[in-house]
Amino acid sequence: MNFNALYYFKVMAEFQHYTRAAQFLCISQPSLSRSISVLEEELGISLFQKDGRNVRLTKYGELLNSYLSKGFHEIEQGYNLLNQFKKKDSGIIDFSFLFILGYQFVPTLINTFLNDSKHRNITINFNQCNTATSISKIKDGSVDLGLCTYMPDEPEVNFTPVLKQRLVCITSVNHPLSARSSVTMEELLPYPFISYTESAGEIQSFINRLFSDCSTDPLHFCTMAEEITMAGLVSTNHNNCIAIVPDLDVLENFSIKKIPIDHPQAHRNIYLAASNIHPMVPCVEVFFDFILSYASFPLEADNKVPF
Amino acid sequence: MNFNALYYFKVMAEFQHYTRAAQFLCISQPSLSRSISVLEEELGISLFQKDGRNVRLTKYGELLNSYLSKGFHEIEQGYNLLNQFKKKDSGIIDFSFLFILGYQFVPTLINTFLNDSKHRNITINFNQCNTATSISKIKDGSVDLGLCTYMPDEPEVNFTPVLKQRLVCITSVNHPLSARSSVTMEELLPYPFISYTESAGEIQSFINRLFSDCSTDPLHFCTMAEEITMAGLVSTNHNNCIAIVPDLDVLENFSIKKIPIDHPQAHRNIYLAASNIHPMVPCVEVFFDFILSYASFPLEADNKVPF
DNA sequence: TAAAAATACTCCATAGGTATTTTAT
DNA sequence: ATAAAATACCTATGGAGTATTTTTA
Repeated sequence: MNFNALYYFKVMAEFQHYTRAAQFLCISQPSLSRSISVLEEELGISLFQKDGRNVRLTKYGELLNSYLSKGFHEIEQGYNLLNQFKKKDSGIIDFSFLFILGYQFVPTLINTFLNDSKHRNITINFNQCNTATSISKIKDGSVDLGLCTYMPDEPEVNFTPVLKQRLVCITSVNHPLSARSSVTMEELLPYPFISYTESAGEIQSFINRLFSDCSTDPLHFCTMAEEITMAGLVSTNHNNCIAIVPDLDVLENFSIKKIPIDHPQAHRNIYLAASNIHPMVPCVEVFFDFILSYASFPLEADNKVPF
Repeated sequence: MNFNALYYFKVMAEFQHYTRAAQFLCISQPSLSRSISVLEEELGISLFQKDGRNVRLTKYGELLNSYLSKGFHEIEQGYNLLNQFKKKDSGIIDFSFLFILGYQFVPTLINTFLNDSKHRNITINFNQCNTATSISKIKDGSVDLGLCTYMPDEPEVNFTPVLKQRLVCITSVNHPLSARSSVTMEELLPYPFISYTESAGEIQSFINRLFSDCSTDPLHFCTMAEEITMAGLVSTNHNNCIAIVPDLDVLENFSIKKIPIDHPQAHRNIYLAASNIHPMVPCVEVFFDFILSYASFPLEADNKVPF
C-alpha cells in the first residue's frame, strides 16, 4: 500500500484531469498517469475511465475517494498544525506557575502577551502547580516553561530569576504586633503559626529555615494550602494566630496588617524554568524572552547565587 | 510531505518501540529510525524522546498522531473495501432490471443467490428501470448487470438471453372475448386499448408491431406505466377495455381472463446485459454466471436472432 | 489539428539494506 | 552483558523525467 500514490489518486479524483492534477502536484503528466495505473493494477480495479478525450472516476474510484478525501484531510490538518510550530507567531505553549502567581502576576503577564497582535495565533495552556510538579513536567516535556522557585540538583532544568518576593508576617489588625513597623523571627515565636500544607511545595521549608536561629520552634497551629485562606483566618485574630506569606497585592483586601520581617533572607526568588534537554519551539522562545523582559528582575549583587 | 513516512510514524506511535514497529512494517530498524528522523527534521520538531533505552512520544508526537491515526484508519478502510472486489465472495453489485421482473423473477433470483453462504459478503444494489436507462447505466459503468430487452446498435453492450415472456391479452371475466381460447390481433381492434406510457420503455412499440398487419390501428384508450394498474382497470370491464401484457403469475390475483394471442411474434425475450468495455469484477462475474444457470433459457431454434 | 492521456525508455534520488557504535539497564 | 536506538555507509528499486504515440473531439 503506497500512501503517496493514494494521495496522487485523491488529487486526481478532484481534478479528474491528468495534466492539471500533475501540475498541481508538481510532477509530469506521464508520471501521474503511471502512478495511477500502478495503483489500479495493485487494486485489480479500474479507478478512472475515459470520457471523450478526458477521463472521469469509475464508481470504484468514487468509492475509494470518499474514504481517501476524508482521511487525507485529517492527515493534512495534523501536518499543518505541527508545521505551525516552525513559526514564531503560532503554536501552543504549555505553561506552569505557582498558585500564588495566579492572583496577579500571571494574569497580567498573559494579558499583556496575548494582547499583542503578533501573538494572536499562539495558544497558551495553563498549569497551576507547585515547584516540584513544574520541574517534573518540564523534564518529561509536557510543560515548556514554568514559573517556580529553585530546585537544586536538576541539571536538566535551566533556572532564570525573574521575580523577587518579600516575605511578610500577617496579623489581625487587633493583634499585639499589629502596630509594629517590623518584627524579628524570635518575636513571632509566642503566636500560633499557620503553616503551608505539603502540597504547597517547598515554601514551608524555606520559612522554617528563617526560624532556624531562634531559641525554640514556632507554635504549630494548623496548615493551609494558600494565602487567601490564611489571610481570612488571621483576620479573625483567632488565638492571636499569625502567618508568613509572600507580600501580595491581593492581601490588601483583608483587614490584616502586613509586617516586614527583620531577617536578611526574608525574601525568595521566583525563576523561569525551562528544559536543558528539549529544545524550545520558536513561539516558546518568544514567550521566554517576553517573560524575561516583562519581569526585568532587579537582583541584588549579593543574591545572584540561588538559595 | 511524505505520506509513507507519516504512516511509519503512525505505526511507530502505536508501538513506541523502533525494533518492534520495524518488524511490523517489514523494514529494518535503522530504516525506520532514519525515516522518522527525516520526518522530524522536515517538521523541525522532535516527535519521540528517549526514555531510558526506549523511546516515547513527545507531546508534539501525540498531537500529530491524534490526527494521523484517524486519517490513516479512514484511508485503510477505503483501501480494504476496494481490495474486497478482488475476491469472488465479496464486493458490491449494481443490478438493474425491468419493473415487470420485480413482481416475482428478481425477488426469487436474489433470494436464492443471497441465501447461499458463499455470497454472504456480497452486497447487491437494486435499480428498477426501463431498458434504455439500464443500457445507459451499463455504458457509463454505474450499473454492472441489467435484465432488460434487446437494444440494437449498442456495440458496447453484451446481451445474453435469459428469459422468454409470452404476451397475452387480458380482459374482464365479463368481456365478449372472455370465453375465447385464443384471439388474433385483428379481433382485438374493436375494443378500447390500454397502452404502456413512454416511461415503460420499448414494450409499447413492440406491441404496436404486432398490430402492423391489421386493417386499422387499435382504439387508443389510455396509457399506464405497469401491469397491475392495467389489470385493475381491465377487471372493471369499463368500456370493454383490454390490454396486452407479459404473462405474469401475479395477474392470477385479479378477476380477469388471460387469452393467448394467435401471432407468431407474441412473445419477447429478456436479456442479461453487461458492458463489453468495463471488465467485470469477480463477484459480478459470479452473479452473471448464477443468473444464466438460474434462468437456463429455452430458446427456440428459429428465435436465436434477437428481434 | 489540437488537446488529452497512454506508452516507452532512461536515470538518479532515496528508501532500504548491513555493519557498527552509542547509550542505558 | 544485553537490549535498544542511532549512525555510517552502500546498493538497487521505483518514482520521476523526456520523447513519442494513440485517441478523440
